[in-house]
Amino acid sequence: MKREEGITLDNLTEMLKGVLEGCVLEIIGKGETYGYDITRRLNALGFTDVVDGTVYTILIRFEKNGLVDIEKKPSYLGPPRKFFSLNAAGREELRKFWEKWEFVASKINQLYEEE
Amino acid sequence: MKREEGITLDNLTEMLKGVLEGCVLEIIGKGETYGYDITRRLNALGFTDVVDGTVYTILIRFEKNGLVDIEKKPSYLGPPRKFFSLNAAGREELRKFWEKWEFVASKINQLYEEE
DNA sequence: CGTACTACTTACTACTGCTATATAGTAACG
DNA sequence: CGTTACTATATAGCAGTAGTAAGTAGTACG
Repeated sequence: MKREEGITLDNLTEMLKGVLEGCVLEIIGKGETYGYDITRRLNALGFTDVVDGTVYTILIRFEKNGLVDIEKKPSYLGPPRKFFSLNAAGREELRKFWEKWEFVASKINQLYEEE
Repeated sequence: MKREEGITLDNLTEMLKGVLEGCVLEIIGKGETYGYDITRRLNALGFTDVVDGTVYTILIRFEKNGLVDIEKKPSYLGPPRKFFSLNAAGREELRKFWEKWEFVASKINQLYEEE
């Protein structure tokens, strides 16, 4: 009762390891936001199977590793929201993520194009 | 005493999850080959930290999941080699891998290019 | 007052790549 | 013939991340 995206891409799980975290970092980098909203944006992007629980564990990891600043604000739609924004360490981590992504992606594509 | 590739990309580990397996599948798909050779090809491609142990666990998984045909051949350079080649299931798995890669890579790049 | 949507929390599981170590065949060198 | 070096496979145990599942709680609306 989910996943009606045309093609059924089953089990992206393993391929998302390492990159999902970077995606969340990038989304926060675009402007302060909160967990529930991040989940919905990932779903809208095409990662329809990503749920709250997954995102929250990533956010808690960011907090533990000191990559984000946190501010709690009330919401008129439900419980108070925890807004996350990148600090200097977070921005540096994001930069390194894209550097790694560029490297890996280029190598994979090179392998694909070789004959 | 390793890793003199210009930039130091530390800890690609997590980002390789899910894709390293696909790379090995692709390498075998290009023509039958054996573990030690696969490792050296991955190193030559740029994944300099990938070692034998990692590749062998992937190969054993392929065998267990019935994705490969195996043939043992003597070598004049050392112990006999176990040559792997893709069977029908392996080729199908490889196809699915590239489908997933294309999907994920396009979404990640989309996220990067958004403002 | 029950349902629906918003929003966060947390304990547990599964999978994959990494580390480390062991074993062994061939060959060259002194 | 013992040592070193390169080739080659095997495997037990660890670490880290994403997924699962279940729970708590606030607001709104009929």
